[in-house]
Formats: sequence, structure tokens, C-alpha cells
Amino acid sequence: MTTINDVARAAGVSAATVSRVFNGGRVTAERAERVRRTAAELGFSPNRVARSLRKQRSSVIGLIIPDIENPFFTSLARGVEDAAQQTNLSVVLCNSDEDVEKERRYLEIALAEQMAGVIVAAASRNRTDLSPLAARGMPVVAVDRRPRGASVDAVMVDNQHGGEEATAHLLSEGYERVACITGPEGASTSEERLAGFRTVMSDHLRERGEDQARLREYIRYADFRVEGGRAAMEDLLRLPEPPDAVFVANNLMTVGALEALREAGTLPPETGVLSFGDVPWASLVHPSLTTVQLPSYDLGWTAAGLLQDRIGGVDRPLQTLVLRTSLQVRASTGGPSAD
Amino acid sequence: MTTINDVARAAGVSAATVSRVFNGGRVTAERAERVRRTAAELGFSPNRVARSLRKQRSSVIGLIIPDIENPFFTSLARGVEDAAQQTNLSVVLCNSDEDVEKERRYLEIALAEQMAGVIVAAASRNRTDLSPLAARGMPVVAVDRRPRGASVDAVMVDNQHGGEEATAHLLSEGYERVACITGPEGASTSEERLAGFRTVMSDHLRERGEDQARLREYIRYADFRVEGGRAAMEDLLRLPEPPDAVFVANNLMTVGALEALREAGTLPPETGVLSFGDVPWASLVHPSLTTVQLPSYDLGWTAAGLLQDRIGGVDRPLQTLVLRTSLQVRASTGGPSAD
DNA sequence: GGGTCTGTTGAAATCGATTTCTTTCAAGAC
DNA sequence: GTCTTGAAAGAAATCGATTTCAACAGACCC
Repeated sequence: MTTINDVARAAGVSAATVSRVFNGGRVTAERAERVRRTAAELGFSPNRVARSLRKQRSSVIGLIIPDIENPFFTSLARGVEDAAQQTNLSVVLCNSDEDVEKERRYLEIALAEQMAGVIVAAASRNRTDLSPLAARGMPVVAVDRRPRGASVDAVMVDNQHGGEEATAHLLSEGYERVACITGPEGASTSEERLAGFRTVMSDHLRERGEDQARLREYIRYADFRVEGGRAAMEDLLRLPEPPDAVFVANNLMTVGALEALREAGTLPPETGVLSFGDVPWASLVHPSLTTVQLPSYDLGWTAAGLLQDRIGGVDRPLQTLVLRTSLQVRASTGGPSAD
Repeated sequence: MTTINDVARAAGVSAATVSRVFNGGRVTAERAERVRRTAAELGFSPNRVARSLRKQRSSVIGLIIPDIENPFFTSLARGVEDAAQQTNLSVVLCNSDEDVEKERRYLEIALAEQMAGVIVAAASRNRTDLSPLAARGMPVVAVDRRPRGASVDAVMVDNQHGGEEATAHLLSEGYERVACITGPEGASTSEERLAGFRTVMSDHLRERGEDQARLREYIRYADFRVEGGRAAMEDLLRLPEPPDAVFVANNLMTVGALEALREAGTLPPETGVLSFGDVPWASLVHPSLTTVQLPSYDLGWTAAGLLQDRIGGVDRPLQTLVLRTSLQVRASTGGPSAD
């Protein structure tokens, strides 16, 4: 492993000069050229560990996500990475596995490794603690979920709007009895999506002069997982008057709901299904599955941008950016069959 | 940020003693206790950058994969991570995006960051160059694909066996004209899977006394992507005597093939489809889709084990482990319909 | 009592870069 | 000719840990 001193000796200059050549100090053209040539010959590349130690900052940013197997987060990761490429930062990805303890360990590593900054999709809104990072002045951006009380920049999704859009779309297609399967009670993402559903359905029922109480009957809380979605859908199907459409608050539960519907023999478009978040491949098979597209890639890209600003020393008040969802209509099947 | 010197001063000992307390040196019980208490009070955690510089090795292993959005690789990543947890190594994940240049950059970073070791699923069998790492004595394990000429440990999938198993299964279900859509010509994974197909089909045709030439007609090379799978399937369907079953050599192309089949109105089980590699969600919707399960998680787990052995200094000849695939039969639909 | 051994300890060297501090030298001003 | 100014370059300090080395104290044996 050739070091800066090897290069210095071979080029007949001091280590300081070599460093200046690579970091934009003042060096006469002739020497700079000689240093560069020697460095190339020896295959020198600066030791990042030593550099980080001296600079008290590495050129790596950490990205902590709760589920590496969820396409939403991998797409987000792509966004972060592409943005980081532009400024020579490298991204290291850490999978907290929805486990606050594992996440804590990774946050500690980020500190101990003196990473330039961290982007976190928190494992828990309540228990994720970003304060140690903030305390030591490490730039942090929260993405998708903002831990309670954390004073950091954030990039979020407009969940309520997405819920409204989804529900309105199902109604516009002619479905009448629209249900909602949302995530855990208390989780902000599931509550916000549900709120969107409530708003639109409530208006709809009022216009129709129908009983608002029906709204509640068609709401199920589940756990954002396949099995939970399935159970909730089965439960809805057992109602005396089952829904003819359902808004499912995430992609995994949608898979479960589709399973339940398949068993009941009432697949889309007979029963309308609208998923919050893309269901990457099932949608190829189920052309009538409309989804609320989450701006996952943009979330990552935007978060990385904010982080880089902070790393660069930009001094402005904390920001929260909210990105909108968009409805992806796969095929206009005209809604429920008319029989 | 409290350093080891702060702790030393506060505890009235030397930095060397503090270091020994945390690294298992000989220190009298009384002092050790005092140091530990002081460290806890000051919230000291050793600076990993400084430690890495001194030890010339960090406690991070790199995992370089070519496509973070492919569930095969994310599952592999889980395996690596779970295995690494056990020895306090942390894993950082880098996405080479099937780009040899990007991959080269990450390999360089691994060196410059003095990572403890690297696990690589190479972007290219020909052009990925692992020799710089090997030259500097950094432990490397290749996984899934072994770059040509690289002398490193490797963990591979038994592609040929998987291809045989898949083809045999389709025949056993009663399909007659089985086709194969494989990856790019020259790629080892696609050639091996195809070889498995050829072996079994060739035997089958011979037994039946049929013309071996038919084998070739039913083979298509594509690109391991959705669109390629679709195009290949469309092409096969245009044959005067289209296949009644197809073995598709990866998950993404299977999605494409299913699209083509849906348009042609001959979905499984009417036309048999067997995917090499899981198609996570489509399979929930297409119960009759049998898949060759790749041991992705185990690949990661095993590779991490090999790497840790090397990091620990185990000295044994280079090893290549080959893991078998397993057939996952989703539902015995009894093969093609009898009409 | 002198000599050897062993177990603790701290001072100092070390890892490899960056950055500060000096020194040197030359150009330009008066 | 002297003084000022500024650029260029090297020597040395620095980052924060680990590790080597030397010093020392106490136990033990002749």
C-alpha cells in the first residue's frame, strides 16, 4: 500500500506538497505535474481512514432503512445513491429490520465512523432517538417517517392527499361500498391515509344522505403485512353487506387482500382494489389494479439533496418537504360490472 | 466527543490502560472497574476511524451487489447481515447497478476504507477485476457469479441442476413442448441453466424417438429483463407449433413472459410456466406458478461465514461451495388441461 | 541479600493523511 | 539598495486510538 510519504519521497517533495496537489493547494505547475505522474505510477490512492481521522469527517453518508426487502425502500435508496454520486459521497446502506435496537447500533456506528451525515427512515416514530446525532452536530434527514420530537430536516409523503385521491378514484369508477384497510392504530402513516379516506367518504355519504355510521363498519386496522391484509379482507367479506371496493393502505397488505379476494372469487375489477404504494409485479398480472404511486425515488433524491446542503454548511431553518403521491390508473375497466 | 484521553485523565490512568480495559489487556480489577465507570459516565465510545487507522483494518465488511431492487439480492443481503451480526461486524451495502465502473469505484473504496473484507456479486464475469483486493491481502468472497480468473473463495448456485429439475418437473406434469427462455449468451448463469434444460429435454426427445432439432427451435436467448422475457415469449407464441410450457431462466423475464401469455389468453396452467428464481408476489396471484427456489439467503449467510473465517486468519485452500436449488410446487393443478 | 520472573503501568511511537507554522525566495515599491 | 508583500514549500503538529517498550514493584528462589 503506497502512502503519501512514498509518493513524496519518489517525487522529491514533501508530503504536504503531495497533499496540496490533490486538495487544491498552491503548487507550481511543474511540481504538481511531477507529483501527479509519480502518484499514478505508484498507484497511490489516499487512505480514507487517515483522511477521515484528520478531517474529522468521512465522505460517506449512511442510509438507514427499516426493510431492505420492501421495494419502496430500495427505490428510495436508489434515489439517495444517484443524488450522492454527484458530489462524490458514497452511500452505505444499513437495514434496521424495523428493530429499534438494531437501528440504535447503526446510528452509533454512524457517529463512531464520523460519517458526513445520515438519512433515516425511522423504525419507530416514538422510540427512534436521533438526538445523539443532532447533539454532536451530525447532519440528519428524516425520510418517510419523522420521529417524534426530532429537530431535523424531513422529507415526507402527503399521505392524507393520497388517501383522498385513492378513495375519490374508487368512487368515480362507480363503486359504492368502499372499505379501507389501514395500518396499525397510532402509526402516523396509517392514520393519515385513513384520514384521507374518511374525508372523502364522509362527504360522499353526506351528499347521498346516507348514514355516516356505515363509514366505521368498513374500516379495518391491520399491521402493514401480507397476513394482516388477508385477515382484514376476509373479515370485510363476512359482513352482511360486503364492500364492493377496498382501499388498502400499503402494498404488502394489498397482496393479502388479493389472496382473500381470489379465494372469494371476486377479483378486480368486480371488487375494486386500490393499493397505496406500488405492488411491483402483481400489477402486471392484475391489470385493473390501480395504485397510489409513492414518490419513493424522489424521496431519496430530495433527502440526499437536503443532507448535502447541510453537510456543505448551508445554514437555514429546519425544513420539512412534503411530496405528493400520484394516481396510477392501470386500465380503465369502467368499474364494477353492471349486473 | 469524549476521547480516550478524556477518560484516562478523568480516571487518573493512562490512555494505554483505558485501551487495555476495552480490548482485554491485563489491568487490575479495581482500576478496570474505575475506568469502566468513568467511561460510562462520560459516554465514551471509541472512535472507529482512529482505531481502524491504527489497526489497519476496520470492522466493516462490504457487500457489493448489482441490483438492489432485485429481491434475490436483497434476500442475499439479509443472509450476510444476519451472519455478520454474530461477530460484531457491520455490513455496508453498495449497489453497483450492473455497472462495472461503479463497481470498480466501490471496490476501491473498500480498499481505501480498509474494510475487513468484501463479498461481491460481480457485475460482470469478464470485466470485474478483483485482483487489486487480493493483491493487498483483503479477504474476498465471490457470490452467485465468480469473475473469470479470480482466485477467491466463492459460493455459487447449482444452476445446471436447477435447470434440470425445472425441466423435468414440467415434463412430469404432462407438458410436451417445453421451451426455454434463458439469459444472455455467454453469461455463465444463463448457459448453465440452459444446459440443464438441454440435458433433460434431449433425453426426453430421445426416449420419444423425436427429432433433436426441435430442441433448438424452442430456445430463446434474452436479457434477464422484463421486456426481454416478454419479447421472447411473444416470439415463441408465433411459432407454427407454439410451446405448451416454458422454463424461464430468471424472475424478471418470467414477469414479461406472463404478460405475453396474458395477452395471448393462455395463462398457466394452460401453458406451463416455471420460473428460475422466485417471483415474490405474482406467485400469490398465479397459484399455478412453480418456481425453482434459489437459496439466496443461504448464499449470503454462507459467504459471510467464509469471509469471517478468512478475516479471522483461517488458512486453507480456496473453496467453492455450491448450493442447490429447490423446487417449490405451488399447487398441483395437474398440468395442462385435457381438452 | 542478590537475582530472576511476572504482572502492571505509563510514556512514547505509530498508523497516514491534513493543516498550521515557518522559512525561503523573488518580485515590486520607494 | 532596502523594505514590503506574497507565493511556494517543507517541518512539524494534529486527529484518537493501539501497541511497543521500558520501568517498576512484588513474589519467589538460591
